[in-house]
Amino acid sequence: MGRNRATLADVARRAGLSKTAASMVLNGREGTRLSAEAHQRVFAAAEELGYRPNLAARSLRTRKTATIAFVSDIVATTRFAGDLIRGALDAARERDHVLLITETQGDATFEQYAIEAVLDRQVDGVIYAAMATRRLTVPAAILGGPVVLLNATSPDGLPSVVPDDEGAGRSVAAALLELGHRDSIALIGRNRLKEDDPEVSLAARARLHGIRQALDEADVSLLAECFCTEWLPEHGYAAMRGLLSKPKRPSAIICMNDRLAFGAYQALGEAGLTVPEDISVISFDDDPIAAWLRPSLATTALPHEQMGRRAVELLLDGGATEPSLVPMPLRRRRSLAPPAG
Amino acid sequence: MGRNRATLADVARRAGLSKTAASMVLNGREGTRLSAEAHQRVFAAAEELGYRPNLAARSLRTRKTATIAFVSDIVATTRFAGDLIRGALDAARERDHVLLITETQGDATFEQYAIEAVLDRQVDGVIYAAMATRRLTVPAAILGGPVVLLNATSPDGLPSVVPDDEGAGRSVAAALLELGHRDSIALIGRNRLKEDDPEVSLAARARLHGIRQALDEADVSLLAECFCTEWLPEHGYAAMRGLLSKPKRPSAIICMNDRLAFGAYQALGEAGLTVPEDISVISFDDDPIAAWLRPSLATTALPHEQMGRRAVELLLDGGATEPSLVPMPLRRRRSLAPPAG
DNA sequence: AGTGGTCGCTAAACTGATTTAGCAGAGCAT
DNA sequence: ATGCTCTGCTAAATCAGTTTAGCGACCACT
Repeated sequence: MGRNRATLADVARRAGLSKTAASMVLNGREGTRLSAEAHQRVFAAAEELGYRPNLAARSLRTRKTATIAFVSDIVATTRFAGDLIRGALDAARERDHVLLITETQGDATFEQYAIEAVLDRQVDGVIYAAMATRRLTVPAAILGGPVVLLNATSPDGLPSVVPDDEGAGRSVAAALLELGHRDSIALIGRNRLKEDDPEVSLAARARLHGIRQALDEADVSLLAECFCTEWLPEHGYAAMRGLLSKPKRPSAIICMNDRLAFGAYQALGEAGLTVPEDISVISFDDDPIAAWLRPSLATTALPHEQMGRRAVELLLDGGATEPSLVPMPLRRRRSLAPPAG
Repeated sequence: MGRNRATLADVARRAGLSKTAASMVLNGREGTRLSAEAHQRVFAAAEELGYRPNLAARSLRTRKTATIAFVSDIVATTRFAGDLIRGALDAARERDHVLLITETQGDATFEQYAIEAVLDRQVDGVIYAAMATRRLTVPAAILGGPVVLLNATSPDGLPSVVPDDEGAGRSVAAALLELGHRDSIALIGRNRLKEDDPEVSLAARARLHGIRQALDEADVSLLAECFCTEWLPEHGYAAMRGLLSKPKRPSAIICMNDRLAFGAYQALGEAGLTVPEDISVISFDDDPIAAWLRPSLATTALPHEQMGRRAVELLLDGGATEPSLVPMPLRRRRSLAPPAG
């Protein structure tokens, strides 16, 4: 790769100057007393030779690689990983940096390997990302340099970027209240494990908290709360069937994520009920299926791209130590209507 | 990052030997005449100091970086990108390499930038990936070193990895024939643009070809073929409604991808028909929604993880120049049954 | 004439590894 | 005593940049 590239020495020779002069000119050093003509000659020579500096050589001296490590637990399983990476990629490009990506798969050995691999390559900083918003402890090895946690917080008070799930909870509840839903709102997706163990999830607790807060303020209480062992469509389906078997039918459903809502839709369809005329549905995440459902599903979007971008900015520009909350925008779609009758 | 790491000189000093000796021992060079005791001392010193070589320094000399560039058009939009990357990541790790990821967003300026960025970092090779299987021409700049096309082919005869869409087409048709479906199989998702322009898609043509081939062999012909401008749920929905409005109802539907099938399910549900009792459905991609649908959707999986892995293997181990076809496994699920009556 | 300052530039050191060329000493044959 | 090979090791060059220290020429001033 990159055979016979012109070196700085080639440029200097062609410009009839020293490597020092060429280096200074190309780096735009202030305070050097090189003549305007020398500048010209160096630029011309570099241009003509198509000179590009060898970054390995440069970073050997400067200890800067213009490279950021993106270390995450799992890149593949969720559709969202791509957005996190893309946001980071964008911000990195704007700052002339590049991303070295590794995956730990939640395995200590892999993690060790991944971290050594990136440190050996002298990265300028590490973005340590989790695919589910949660609390974690970062390996000591990366604490030698800048670190930003992405979609995670840590007890060490490292800079971190997380979605504003609590705000999303408030938006969701507010959207229903606004339409006139009151005491017949049901919630699908309570989960003790997710709510109580911050190392499993921070989202569940925050969302619930936000919902409760908004409802309390309006002096409304939930009609029912369904617990689900996982947040998958089948659990949403089962929960919805459970709700429909009860005497009082809810006027609106809040699902803790879109997959649950997807399952709820299936149960509603089978029961011959229509969304939103019979029941409104709203949820969290803005998974692509949310827009594909019929009717399209109102939800609050996980701002993954924004978050990835913010992480890079925090890493390179430095920033606050308290967790940086990225707002989750409400996507108003067809699944919302005022309560029937 | 990586402040005060021990250098080779430190190790040599502690072992009471020269840098040369230390380097040779640590690299396990054959044919050196260093004593067993010298080996011991070097290993011990390296261990004690926690020595890790500075790869920037090493690659300056060796022109190897143990780093592969993964350049793709778009990482975020499809859920599959993650799998492609994960497969590549896995294979890279096994070979002690790491992935530098960049995205061109299909924009020539970004592409130029991305390629310069990775070449400046002296990567050992480039994986040039497309998110939709298609033919493309690779930028001349990367032809200086090893290149593998991923999910794409090129007119230049570069090594490439693509899914076996034609085989998938045959499997899909065979699965229906096997169940006894004959002349009332309909196809949703014909699309001239995708079929005729290899720079847009290679999948559409190959899938169609595979389906036709299997049906022809069984002397069966399609009941109907619906054209769709895009392969999104709404188009599948519309196509399915169209089919149901015709006098002869199909016994089985082949959709060109899962999103179309998702739309078709919606139309079937609205029409009060049940899958698979009234109509069987089968498709391509194995999007996560396929497993979540009720009933779960039979489909052929895009082997993205395998493909990513294969690309790295081809790049590092060298390999065939004809496109490397990765089989698409058939996922038999609940949406299949023998024709009614 | 001597001194000091500015201008325009360069030699050489330095980064941390790999690699080439070769040295000192031992053993052996002539 | 001389030459030869073999053993066990090292000095120095090299990769491609950045950075420090400083050199020679010219001018102004006392």
